Amino acid sequence: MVSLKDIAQKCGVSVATVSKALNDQSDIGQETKIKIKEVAKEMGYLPNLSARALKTNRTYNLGVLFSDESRSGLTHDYFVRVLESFKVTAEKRGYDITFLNCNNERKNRMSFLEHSKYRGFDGVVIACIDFYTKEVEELIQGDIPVVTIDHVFNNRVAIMSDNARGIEELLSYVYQQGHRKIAFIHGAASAVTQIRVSSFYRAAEKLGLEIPEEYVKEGIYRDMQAAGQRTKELLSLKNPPTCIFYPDDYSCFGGVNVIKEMGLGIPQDVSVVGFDGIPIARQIEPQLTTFSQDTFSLGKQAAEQLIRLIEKPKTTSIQQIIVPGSLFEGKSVEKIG
Amino acid sequence: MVSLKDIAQKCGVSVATVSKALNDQSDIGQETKIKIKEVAKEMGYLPNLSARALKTNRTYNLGVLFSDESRSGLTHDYFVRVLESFKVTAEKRGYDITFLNCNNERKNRMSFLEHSKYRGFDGVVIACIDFYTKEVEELIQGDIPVVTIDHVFNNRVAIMSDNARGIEELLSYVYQQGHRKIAFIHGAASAVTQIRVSSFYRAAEKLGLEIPEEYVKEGIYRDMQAAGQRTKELLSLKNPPTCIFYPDDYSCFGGVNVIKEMGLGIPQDVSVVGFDGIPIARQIEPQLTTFSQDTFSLGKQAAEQLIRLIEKPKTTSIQQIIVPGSLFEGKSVEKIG
DNA sequence: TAAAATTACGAAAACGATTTAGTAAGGAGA
DNA sequence: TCTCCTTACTAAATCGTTTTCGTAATTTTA
Repeated sequence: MVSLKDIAQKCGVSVATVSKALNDQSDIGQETKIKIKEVAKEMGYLPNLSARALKTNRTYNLGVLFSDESRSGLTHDYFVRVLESFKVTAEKRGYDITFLNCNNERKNRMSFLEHSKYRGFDGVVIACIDFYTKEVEELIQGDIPVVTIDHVFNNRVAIMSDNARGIEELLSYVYQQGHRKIAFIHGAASAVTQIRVSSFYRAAEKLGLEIPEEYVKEGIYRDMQAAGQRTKELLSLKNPPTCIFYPDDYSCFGGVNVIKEMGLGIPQDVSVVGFDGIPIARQIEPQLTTFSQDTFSLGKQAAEQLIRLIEKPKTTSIQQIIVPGSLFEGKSVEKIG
Repeated sequence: MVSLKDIAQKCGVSVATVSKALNDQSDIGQETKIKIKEVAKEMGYLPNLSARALKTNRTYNLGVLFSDESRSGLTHDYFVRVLESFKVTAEKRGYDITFLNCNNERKNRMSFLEHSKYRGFDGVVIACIDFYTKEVEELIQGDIPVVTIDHVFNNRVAIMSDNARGIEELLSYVYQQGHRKIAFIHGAASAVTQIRVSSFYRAAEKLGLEIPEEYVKEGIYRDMQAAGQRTKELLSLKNPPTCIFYPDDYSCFGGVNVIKEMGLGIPQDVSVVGFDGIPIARQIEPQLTTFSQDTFSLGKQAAEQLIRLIEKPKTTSIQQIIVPGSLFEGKSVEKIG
């Protein structure tokens, strides 16, 4: 590998001069700078990141904490798209992406914070994970720049969809389609869940809608079985709902399967509504009516905020960034009445 | 951050001694070693990877080239599972995973090989990408350890499913179910496609099956629309097939949609067969009959081979590793005759 | 014209680890 | 007692950058 030294030799200048020239520092003459850059390119010079990091404490590498307790975050259609967008944005800015080690099985495993320090991440993005653990807490309290997606810590920048708005729009849409008996299977307790549930009740109230207690049930995010089970329960009520909200598109599929098994048609007999707007939900029968989260913008914002936090910590305020989404009108909600 | 120096000071020994003790080198006394390790732990010492890498040229970081031309490799259900398994295996062995930069938009973008050298990857895994490009070629010819998934280069270790076997098993299964008019929509030209197509013909011959030329059509991997289009063509033949093979599960969904639109039932009127065995194919109606690739094993093998190549280059031979898969009997193939 | 300021460059230290080539102390063998 | 091994440790070089502090040469100012 060619190093600064080689370039310096070839140009007849010192290593310091080469370093400064390549970094566009001010105290280098125009001609020298141009010459050095030419030679560097010609020799195929690539900076040695390790050496640079050793000196500057900057790795241009961002850590990604992106797994949930059960399975990999990678198989999570929604988050994977956020990650993709995050990655593209970061790469444009000269950063690479490395996963934080979530592998619990290893003995002597490092904590998230330890791993981040060991790897020298300039910053970390946290998403799609159980936020209520000691390790995440330690990372949040640590001194590495962090942004979170879909969760708010009071001392950290957070990015999230406008969940409240999403639920509200879905509900008023369904209401406009004539539905009055609307059930909500929501995900397990979390900040996002809380926002959605409270928004559901608020919006219902605004519409003058009565929501019987047994219409609101706790399911599990991305769990088709749980969703199926709750669906059965809802449909066997003496006064069953005509429309069911699900925690997300994926679990909505679980509901769909059960409804079909019961010999009922969607949307003629039961209407269903998802959340997230994952691509496959548009492609498979029945096309889901859902709230599309703007995964592109979420990922992009997360990367931009994190990089800003790294590069201009002074000018960056701790804030929540709410990203708008949009209702997608599929074919899973019947117009009635 | 605490460094070797700090530990040395506290223990009253030299930096060299501490380094050797922590690396379990032989010429350190038992007591000293134990003492040093204790102190290191107590002080919360974490080795500085950059410094180590600078000296040893080892980063314990693996590059992942995992994107296709159109969209991110991350949204690719099959590969994402391979990646997940790769990641877990690598992490167990002390390696982290970083994506190679696929972002074409940047000016001054580095090539894959340049990026790999810049980042100092100990090795790179290539998958899910257009293998026939200058850049991939450059990487393959470079001096960094590489394994490929689902593609064979003659000088590199390759991991792939037993595609030939897969097609053969699917075909004989379908044959046993009584089908004789079997069509095959295959993916775009590639090593894997070639294996599958030739296996299809070979297996058909073995079964004494006649495959009309118009029954074998080129589609596009993971493209529901292309699959739908081909499906229409096949079903409007004067002598249409009773069963259609698709390039993968995802495009099979595209076929399913078209078939349903035409008012035909699956599997009563037309049978369909996927490939890959992605989880959602088991969860959505109709449950697909498909060939499950062992994504867990594929990823694990890839990681193990790559690490072996890095750590014991001498004892590792360049080979192709074929991973068995298994037929999954869903409900998309009708028993007839 | 002398002093001051500016420009363009270089020497050398530093970052934190690994590794080579020692060396002192102690024990074994003659 | 003297030599020769071991054993257990250290000094110092090194990896490739960045950065601070000089300094010589040139230009500007008084």
